[in-house]
Amino acid sequence: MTETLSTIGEMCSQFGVTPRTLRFYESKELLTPERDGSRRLFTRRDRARLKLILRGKRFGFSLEEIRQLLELYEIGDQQMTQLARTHELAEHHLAALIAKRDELDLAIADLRDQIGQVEGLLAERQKAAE
Amino acid sequence: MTETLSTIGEMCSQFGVTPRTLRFYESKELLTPERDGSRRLFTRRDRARLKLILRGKRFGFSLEEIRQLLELYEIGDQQMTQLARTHELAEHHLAALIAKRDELDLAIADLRDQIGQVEGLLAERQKAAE
DNA sequence: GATTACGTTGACGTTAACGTCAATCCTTTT
DNA sequence: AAAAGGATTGACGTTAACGTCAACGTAATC
Repeated sequence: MTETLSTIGEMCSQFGVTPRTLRFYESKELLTPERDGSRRLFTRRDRARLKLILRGKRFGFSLEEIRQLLELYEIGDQQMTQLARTHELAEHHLAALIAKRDELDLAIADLRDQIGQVEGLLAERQKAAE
Repeated sequence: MTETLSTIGEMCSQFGVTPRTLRFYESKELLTPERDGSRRLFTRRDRARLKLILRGKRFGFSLEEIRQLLELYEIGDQQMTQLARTHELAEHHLAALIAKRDELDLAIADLRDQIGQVEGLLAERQKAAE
């Protein structure tokens, strides 16, 4: 397979982050780029993980939580003895995501109400001004 | 109407927060409790706002963003001249929420995949062990 | 060979969102 | 009246998640 390794600069422009951020994530063991001497080379795996990290952040998860969740995507080389635990963790996370979506749906409905009210007022003003 | 004012202690047990948190929110003008001498008395309005604040936090919004969003729920006494702006802000927020939900749906689907894979492996182990 | 571009490792600074602690003040209960 | 329960205002501390800056290395380019 084509190795497609990325320098830190390439990563930054592709994902809209700073070098400091990527080094910070490495220090927290969220990313584990290879090295060419001292220069970092980010792999396909790193890019996939960064995508998940940024997604997690948008949902309000902490980096530590995200680190846990990344384990789910690292099943290939896991020991069988940990599979059950992994499964449990995944189910837990799934439940959390679904709960979050349900609440989001609620929030969206609420906001739609508010907008309806505002539009009502705007329409009134229209009428009064003609 | 029944005035139902709450002390800080009541608020804390009802919402699962600390006094410090409520005072902090007041300092940021997210809450504006009345006073009985120096003691804070939280109104129905404060309770409604706190509910929205905590919801917002679960979605990963900052307190400053939440402060903006709370404006949407404060339309009654607004000037007409600000209505259009409010409307725009609301639409913007709605779009953000919907985008967030779409991404959440994606994340849920991804995770379901992962769980499917784990369950597959668990089933294999079952077979191999019989 | 000097400059420019891109990278590295410290190390200290910053912001948000509270935690924690001390000193003080009512108010009610013993 | 003494003690206990709940509240107040500072004020300093803490953690997460980076920002910022200095000093240095290496590689290509003018």
